[in-house]
Amino acid sequence: MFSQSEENYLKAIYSLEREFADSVSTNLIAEMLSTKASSVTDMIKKLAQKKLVIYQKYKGVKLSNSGKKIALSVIRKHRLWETFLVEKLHFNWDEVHDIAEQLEHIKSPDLVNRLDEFLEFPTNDPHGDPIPDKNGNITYHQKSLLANFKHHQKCIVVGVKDSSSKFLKFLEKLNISLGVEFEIKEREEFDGTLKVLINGKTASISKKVAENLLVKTI
Amino acid sequence: MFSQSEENYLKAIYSLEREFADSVSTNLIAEMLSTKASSVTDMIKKLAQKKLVIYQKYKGVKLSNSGKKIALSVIRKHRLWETFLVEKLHFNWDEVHDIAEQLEHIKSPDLVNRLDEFLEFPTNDPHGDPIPDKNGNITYHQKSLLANFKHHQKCIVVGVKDSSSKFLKFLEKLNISLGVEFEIKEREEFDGTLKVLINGKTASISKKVAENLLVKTI
DNA sequence: CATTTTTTTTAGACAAGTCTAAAATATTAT
DNA sequence: ATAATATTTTAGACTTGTCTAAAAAAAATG
Ligand SMILES: [Mn+2]
Ligand SMILES: [Mn+2]
Ligand SMILES: [Mn+2]
Ligand SMILES: [Mn+2]
Repeated sequence: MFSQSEENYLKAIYSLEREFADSVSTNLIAEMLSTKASSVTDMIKKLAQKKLVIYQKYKGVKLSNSGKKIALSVIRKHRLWETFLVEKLHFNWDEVHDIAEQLEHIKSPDLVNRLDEFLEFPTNDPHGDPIPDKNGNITYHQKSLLANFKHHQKCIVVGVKDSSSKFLKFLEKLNISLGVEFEIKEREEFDGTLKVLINGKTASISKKVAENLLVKTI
Repeated sequence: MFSQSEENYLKAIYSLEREFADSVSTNLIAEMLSTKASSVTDMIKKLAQKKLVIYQKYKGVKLSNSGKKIALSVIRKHRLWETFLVEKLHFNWDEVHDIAEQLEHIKSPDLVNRLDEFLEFPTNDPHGDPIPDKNGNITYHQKSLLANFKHHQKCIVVGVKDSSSKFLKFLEKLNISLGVEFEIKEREEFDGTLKVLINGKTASISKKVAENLLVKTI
């Protein structure tokens, strides 16, 4: 079995690989985990010895197949627990991440799969992120940043890029949540603000918000 | 906040105080936690510094009020999670202890109480043990070891002393579980075996089993 | 391409929690 | 009460994961 720390590194490397390059740098990992580059190097060496990552000095790191498998199983647990917390315990979507950070490290061959069944096999977590299945298969749907859209598109909110409590709370104030539909009416060229139509009412979405909202056209 | 290790020590001291004396010895704790006496001394010192236990060199240790409060909160979490695993995820009562040992350390001001509500405020865990309420109040009901009974008593199974998977699995083979009623017909003086009547059928319960079964007379 | 800057690694230290072996204290037996 | 035995504590070591400061390597700059 792997330590919480090892699991957190694998998870971090996984998402950095996805968001950026094939090979992930020491500093990027350090920043994501709020730790120091030297600590990252230490841990990377350990992970490389266990064949969970492929590592060449000064050349960055990438997950091996077994490393990716572990990362995905941790992500699966994280997202299933988040779903549980929201669906069953009625937490708000901005309250669950930190708790899931802890729950994702619970070790039990059975627990996750029973939880999955109890939740009736959800495909997405409360933030719209896809949940890997028990074999580690994960399906990424096409999601576009609202900021990249031009005029007169109808879209539906399917995810958030920033899933910090701060951002999520702000979205709520704007009455925006997963599944909300709206139409883009106009983009203000000066500051990138979008005028949109939500539930028949006009609203204004700042560029910063639009850069963190994932939508699908309808 | 306290580390998992600290919480485990407090929990161990709590149950040893209850089962044995007011003051708990180093060796007892070591045995309960499968660790060495020297490690226990080290940890006890740390707990004493944090005022969680009262400690005098060579004289054993006992929980302070704040130590007891923490122990009870961990026990509360353990038993609520066990209840969740059995009631909601349909685990068997012999499969949940080890998972709950992990879940009991999850830190969240809210989580336990929401779980409690979700489970509709259970008073006992799947092994019959009482669940402390959110203020740390716990009610111990009178439970007697079956081994201490004489003849012709009617009783109901309300708990187990040994809650290891091995014992619980064996009980199932004997069709004994929480809530089962039976009548003691005879005690064999030679080896302490009890002849009992369960659901109209005669059965035989060994002394060793009787010494780990908690019952209430009816 | 040589120099400066940035990134990464190494060296050495530290805290938490554990261990073994030895010393100190307490308990039990004679 | 003394000696033998058992329990508890101390001393010193080890592992994991972290840190700071310095060295090494890579990348950027002129
Ligand atoms: Mn999350
Ligand atoms: Mn999420
Ligand atoms: Mn248990
Ligand atoms: Mn229990």
